[in-house]
Amino acid sequence: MSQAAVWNPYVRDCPTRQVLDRIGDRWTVLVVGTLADGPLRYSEIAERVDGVSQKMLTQTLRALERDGLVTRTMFPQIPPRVEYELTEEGRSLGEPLAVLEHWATTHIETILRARESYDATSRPVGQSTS
Amino acid sequence: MSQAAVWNPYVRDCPTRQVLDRIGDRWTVLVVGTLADGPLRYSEIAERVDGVSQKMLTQTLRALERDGLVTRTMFPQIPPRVEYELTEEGRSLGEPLAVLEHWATTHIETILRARESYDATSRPVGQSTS
DNA sequence: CTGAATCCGTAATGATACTG
DNA sequence: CAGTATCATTACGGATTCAG
Repeated sequence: MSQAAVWNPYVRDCPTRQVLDRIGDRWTVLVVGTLADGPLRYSEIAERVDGVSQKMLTQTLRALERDGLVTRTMFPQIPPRVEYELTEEGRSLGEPLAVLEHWATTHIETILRARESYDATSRPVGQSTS
Repeated sequence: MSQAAVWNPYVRDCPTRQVLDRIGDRWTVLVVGTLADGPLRYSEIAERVDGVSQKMLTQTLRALERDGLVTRTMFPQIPPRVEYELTEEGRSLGEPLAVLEHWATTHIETILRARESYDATSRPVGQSTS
């Protein structure tokens, strides 16, 4: 029953927290998902990940590269061509994400309904009634 | 190979994104982990989740309650006593989190080393060198 | 094309003081 | 005890501009 010990300690810098800090942001998961099918160029990723700005895409890609989850290959051409590809480790991240995805899809309905009924009877979560 | 289709579309409000928005914040996972062993009072959670402020703890618990992942039981006493407990659905969240935790613990070393070597040869990710 | 650098508004978070 | 209210600070994200 003591399942807490599994994903454990309530410290800020435990592995799980660090990983969540990486994938918890708005773009990382989408970028990793886009790259799941194979290497892509910067502009190709940009057009597939709807709504991402250059800044955030570059930032996300850099962070993934830094963590060894994505490789960046530059082709010295004019115009320049840069390809990004998931590393073996990056691909392995697909498994936990798939599990999470499965949980999400099977529970989102219930969650949404819970929210509705909660909002119908209680106050908003983060605001005052003013 | 087309694993991307599993956790799928690059839209902002897909189930996975919504769930990540919930568990991606700094405290939710810690609170859920704390409650995994059984119901706790507000103050008991507060002292176990190191560093959480009253504001964030309340906010996190409200959000979890709103989503039907946690129940809030108030005992009309002086002084007041409030207990929080994971719902069945809340407990089921433990599985995907455990998978994520497993991935995190088995890869964090590699990631950390990748970061070191990256930082040693490249520029910082989010800053300028100035 | 692939970024880097900068500015700026908003949202998230934390510290603190106060209340039923 | 279990919150709420308020304020200060910071982090995040987007738009824009410039460059190799």
